[in-house]
Amino acid sequence: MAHYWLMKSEPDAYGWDDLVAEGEGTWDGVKNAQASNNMKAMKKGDQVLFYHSRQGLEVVGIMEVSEEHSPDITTDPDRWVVVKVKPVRKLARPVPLKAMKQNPELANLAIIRQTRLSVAPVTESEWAAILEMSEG
DNA sequence: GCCAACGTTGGC
DNA sequence: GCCAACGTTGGC
Repeated sequence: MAHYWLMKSEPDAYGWDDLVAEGEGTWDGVKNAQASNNMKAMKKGDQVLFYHSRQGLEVVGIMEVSEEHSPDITTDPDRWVVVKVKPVRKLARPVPLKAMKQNPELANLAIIRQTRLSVAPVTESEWAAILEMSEG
Protein backbone atom coordinates (compact mmCIF):
# COMPACT_ATOMS: atom_id res chain seq x y z
CA MET A 1 0.00 0.00 0.00
CA ALA A 2 1.17 3.45 -0.83
CA HIS A 3 2.30 5.75 1.92
CA TYR A 4 1.72 9.48 2.17
CA TRP A 5 4.22 12.31 2.43
CA LEU A 6 4.58 16.05 2.09
CA MET A 7 7.52 17.85 0.52
CA LYS A 8 8.25 21.57 0.56
CA SER A 9 9.81 23.75 -2.06
CA GLU A 10 10.07 27.47 -2.53
CA PRO A 11 8.11 28.23 -5.70
CA ASP A 12 10.75 30.81 -6.64
CA ALA A 13 13.28 28.02 -6.90
CA TYR A 14 11.09 25.12 -7.98
CA GLY A 15 7.32 25.27 -7.91
CA TRP A 16 4.42 23.06 -8.97
CA ASP A 17 4.40 24.56 -12.45
CA ASP A 18 8.07 23.68 -12.89
CA LEU A 19 7.34 20.07 -12.02
CA VAL A 20 4.42 19.95 -14.45
CA ALA A 21 6.57 21.51 -17.19
CA GLU A 22 9.30 18.93 -16.63
CA GLY A 23 6.94 15.97 -16.41
CA GLU A 24 9.23 14.36 -13.86
CA GLY A 25 11.34 16.08 -11.24
CA THR A 26 14.38 15.07 -9.21
CA TRP A 27 13.96 16.15 -5.59
CA ASP A 28 17.53 17.11 -4.74
CA GLY A 29 19.38 19.37 -2.35
CA VAL A 30 17.77 18.04 0.82
CA LYS A 31 20.46 18.28 3.49
CA ASN A 32 18.71 17.21 6.64
CA ALA A 33 18.97 13.84 8.32
CA GLN A 34 15.30 13.47 9.17
CA ALA A 35 14.12 14.60 5.76
CA SER A 36 16.64 12.33 4.10
CA ASN A 37 15.48 9.34 6.14
CA ASN A 38 11.93 10.05 5.04
CA MET A 39 13.05 10.10 1.42
CA LYS A 40 14.82 6.77 1.90
CA ALA A 41 11.57 5.30 3.18
CA MET A 42 9.63 6.36 0.08
CA LYS A 43 8.46 3.65 -2.26
CA LYS A 44 7.54 3.96 -5.90
CA GLY A 45 3.88 4.92 -6.12
CA ASP A 46 3.78 6.69 -2.75
CA GLN A 47 1.65 9.84 -2.85
CA VAL A 48 3.24 13.18 -1.98
CA LEU A 49 1.73 16.58 -1.31
CA PHE A 50 3.61 19.48 -2.90
CA TYR A 51 3.78 22.42 -0.50
CA HIS A 52 4.95 25.91 -1.45
CA SER A 53 7.11 27.36 1.33
CA ARG A 54 8.12 30.97 1.90
CA GLN A 55 5.78 32.12 -0.87
CA GLY A 56 2.27 30.77 -1.08
CA LEU A 57 2.42 28.74 2.13
CA GLU A 58 -0.06 26.23 0.80
CA VAL A 59 -0.38 22.70 -0.50
CA VAL A 60 -0.84 23.03 -4.24
CA GLY A 61 -0.80 19.57 -5.74
CA ILE A 62 -0.30 15.84 -5.50
CA MET A 63 2.68 14.02 -6.91
CA GLU A 64 3.82 10.45 -6.91
CA VAL A 65 7.19 8.83 -6.29
CA SER A 66 8.37 7.62 -9.70
CA GLU A 67 11.83 6.47 -8.66
CA GLU A 68 13.10 5.52 -5.22
CA HIS A 69 16.10 7.11 -3.57
CA SER A 70 19.55 7.36 -5.08
CA PRO A 71 22.66 9.38 -4.09
CA ASP A 72 22.39 13.16 -4.39
CA ILE A 73 25.27 14.19 -6.63
CA THR A 74 24.31 17.85 -6.21
CA THR A 75 25.29 17.73 -2.54
CA ASP A 76 27.18 14.93 -0.79
CA PRO A 77 26.31 11.62 -2.46
CA ASP A 78 27.72 9.63 0.45
CA ARG A 79 25.30 11.31 2.75
CA TRP A 80 22.18 12.62 1.03
CA VAL A 81 19.69 11.20 -1.43
CA VAL A 82 17.24 12.26 -4.12
CA VAL A 83 13.93 10.76 -5.21
CA LYS A 84 12.13 11.30 -8.48
CA VAL A 85 8.52 12.45 -8.59
CA LYS A 86 5.81 12.99 -11.16
CA PRO A 87 2.85 15.31 -10.89
CA VAL A 88 -0.48 13.53 -10.38
CA ARG A 89 -2.87 16.44 -10.22
CA LYS A 90 -3.26 19.96 -9.01
CA LEU A 91 -5.56 20.38 -6.02
CA ALA A 92 -9.02 21.74 -6.77
CA ARG A 93 -8.21 24.52 -4.34
CA PRO A 94 -4.83 25.02 -2.66
CA VAL A 95 -4.89 24.31 1.07
CA PRO A 96 -3.17 27.09 3.05
CA LEU A 97 -1.04 26.42 6.10
CA LYS A 98 -3.27 28.78 8.03
CA ALA A 99 -6.32 26.63 7.35
CA MET A 100 -4.46 23.43 8.21
CA LYS A 101 -3.44 24.93 11.54
CA GLN A 102 -7.09 25.60 12.31
CA ASN A 103 -8.16 22.05 11.55
CA PRO A 104 -8.06 19.96 14.74
CA GLU A 105 -7.62 16.82 12.65
CA LEU A 106 -4.25 18.18 11.57
CA ALA A 107 -3.00 19.22 15.02
CA ASN A 108 -0.26 16.57 14.86
CA LEU A 109 0.78 17.24 11.28
CA ALA A 110 4.57 16.97 11.13
CA ILE A 111 5.15 20.26 9.31
CA ILE A 112 3.02 22.13 11.87
CA ARG A 113 4.85 20.63 14.82
CA GLN A 114 8.23 20.97 13.16
CA THR A 115 8.28 23.95 10.85
CA ARG A 116 11.68 23.39 9.31
CA LEU A 117 11.19 19.77 8.29
CA SER A 118 11.05 19.82 4.50
CA VAL A 119 10.13 16.20 3.84
CA ALA A 120 7.56 14.82 6.23
CA PRO A 121 5.23 11.86 6.64
CA VAL A 122 1.46 12.36 6.42
CA THR A 123 -0.94 9.84 7.94
CA GLU A 124 -3.84 8.41 5.98
CA SER A 125 -6.36 10.40 8.03
CA GLU A 126 -4.35 13.61 7.64
CA TRP A 127 -4.17 13.01 3.91
CA ALA A 128 -7.94 12.55 3.77
CA ALA A 129 -8.49 15.69 5.85
CA ILE A 130 -6.31 17.82 3.58
CA LEU A 131 -8.02 16.56 0.41
CA GLU A 132 -11.37 17.19 2.06
CA MET A 133 -10.31 20.80 2.66
CA SER A 134 -9.33 21.17 -0.97
CA GLU A 135 -12.51 19.73 -2.37
CA GLY A 136 -15.03 20.59 0.31
C1' DG B 1 13.48 41.56 5.73
C1' DC B 2 13.54 39.74 10.28
C1' DC B 3 14.38 36.40 13.42
C1' DA B 4 13.21 31.92 15.92
C1' DA B 5 14.17 27.21 15.57
C1' DC B 6 17.35 23.99 14.98
C1' DG B 7 21.05 21.32 12.79
C1' DT B 8 26.03 21.39 12.07
C1' DT B 9 30.76 22.68 12.86
C1' DG B 10 34.89 23.36 15.22
C1' DG B 11 37.79 24.92 19.18
C1' DC B 12 38.90 23.44 23.39
C1' DG C 1 32.70 14.98 24.08
C1' DC C 2 30.86 19.58 25.16
C1' DC C 3 28.88 23.57 23.74
C1' DA C 4 29.25 28.25 21.58
C1' DA C 5 29.18 30.09 17.13
C1' DC C 6 27.48 29.83 12.80
C1' DG C 7 24.40 28.81 8.78
C1' DT C 8 19.98 27.62 6.89
C1' DT C 9 15.06 27.22 6.72
C1' DG C 10 10.69 29.06 6.61
C1' DG C 11 6.74 31.53 9.00
C1' DC C 12 5.62 35.99 9.94
